[in-house]
Amino acid sequence: MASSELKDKVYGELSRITQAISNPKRMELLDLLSQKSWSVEELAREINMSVASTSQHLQVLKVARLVQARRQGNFIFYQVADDHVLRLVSAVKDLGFTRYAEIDRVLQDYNEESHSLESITLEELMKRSGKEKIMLIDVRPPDEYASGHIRNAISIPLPELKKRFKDLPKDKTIVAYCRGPLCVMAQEAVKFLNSKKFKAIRMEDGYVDWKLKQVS
Amino acid sequence: MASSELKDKVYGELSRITQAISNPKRMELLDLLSQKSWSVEELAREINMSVASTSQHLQVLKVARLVQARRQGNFIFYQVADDHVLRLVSAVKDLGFTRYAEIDRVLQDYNEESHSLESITLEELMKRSGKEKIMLIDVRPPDEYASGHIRNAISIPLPELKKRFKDLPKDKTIVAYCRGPLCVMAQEAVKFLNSKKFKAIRMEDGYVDWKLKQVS
DNA sequence: ATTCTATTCAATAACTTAATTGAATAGTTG
DNA sequence: CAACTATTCAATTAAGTTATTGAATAGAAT
Repeated sequence: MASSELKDKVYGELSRITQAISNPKRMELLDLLSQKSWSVEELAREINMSVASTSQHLQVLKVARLVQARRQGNFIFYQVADDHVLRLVSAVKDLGFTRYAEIDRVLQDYNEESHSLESITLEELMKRSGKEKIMLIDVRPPDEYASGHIRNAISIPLPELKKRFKDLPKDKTIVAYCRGPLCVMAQEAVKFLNSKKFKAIRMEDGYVDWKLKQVS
Repeated sequence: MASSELKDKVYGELSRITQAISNPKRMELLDLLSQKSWSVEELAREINMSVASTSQHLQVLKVARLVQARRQGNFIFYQVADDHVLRLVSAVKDLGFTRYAEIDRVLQDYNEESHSLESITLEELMKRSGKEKIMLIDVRPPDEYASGHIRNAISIPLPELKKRFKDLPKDKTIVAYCRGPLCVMAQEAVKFLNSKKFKAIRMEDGYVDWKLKQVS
């Protein structure tokens, strides 16, 4: 085989990956799958698409070996294949968020308040949690917490916050996180807690960001 | 704007990136551009494609803001926009190499000897260079060395090795690197040096891998 | 065994992407 | 400023991608 054929073969294989993530709906699927396993039906509802189309997109991701399927009862649950996939999705999002002012503008328009809320990054959290009293709460749905969460975070799903906020300490800073910057749950939690005179701040990074920092 | 429109907008923007890298030739271009700036003509020759087609691919990458163009004399030189792009390309390659046995097989078929050569990783190099006497040589063309190289590496382009090998020390381990695992230059260098009774080994990681480890 | 249900498959039509060609352009060089 | 040259543009054709629909399937549940 000539050298150019060799290169074509290699980049052809690599483009099986990039081809698979080239579609907006498939990026959305991968982003959802980064949090937990989902059935096809759930995913279809979440991304606003017919079950058949969703299934086809999942097939594409499966053939590229970015996701895996397993049956559980009547349902088939999909999940990301491994951390390399998380890293790839994360690299795309990092690039996108730093690059495209459009995304930020869209998000800001959607929720003016969100940007006025105090927020910290994962790194700041790490530093500060050594020095001061901080309580980290994960406000995502319980199944997502169960399938992985930041160490020492406790689960208080957003809908439960109104019942459980009284148990929270007033002398600690409460840091709330959810799926990531695109998710509004942590923001809602912080607004609510602040209205109840807690010292609450948001962290935009999510579990996946934390997880990826652990290994390296 | 409804929440679903918002999401569509966000993932639509992200897919401008993934769409741009979805093509094998464009992946190859990005990989080349990771090493240094290239003119359209040079790139066209390297990827075996007409200048017009190459230019069109570069336009796509430029619109997605993955690369930048600047004029220099009669030529227009392209370069990657920033480190986020390097990280993205690197994430794709990492995933590809670990995932697709096909790639490895293709490479192995192409050069049986390459896999029998002793080689080390970047991390091993870092560790060992504290303890033993190691000389690191960069065997890429001089312009690539000039546009960035691993700290403390000295430049000995492969074609010059036959003239200059006599100046190399026999009491140190010589580690040679080039563009990365797909590149054969370091391998050639190691084979040559070993035949001259030097203790030479290859490192498959390249400058880009090193650079990306510096920041994080 | 039969029913039920989540998922997948197949066919289609609208749309997008890609390589090729030859012409146009913009900017440098003499 | 005229000639030159690297790059880009535009038009075309072929190939690939996507959403939609309705039918098929595979496996679990009863």
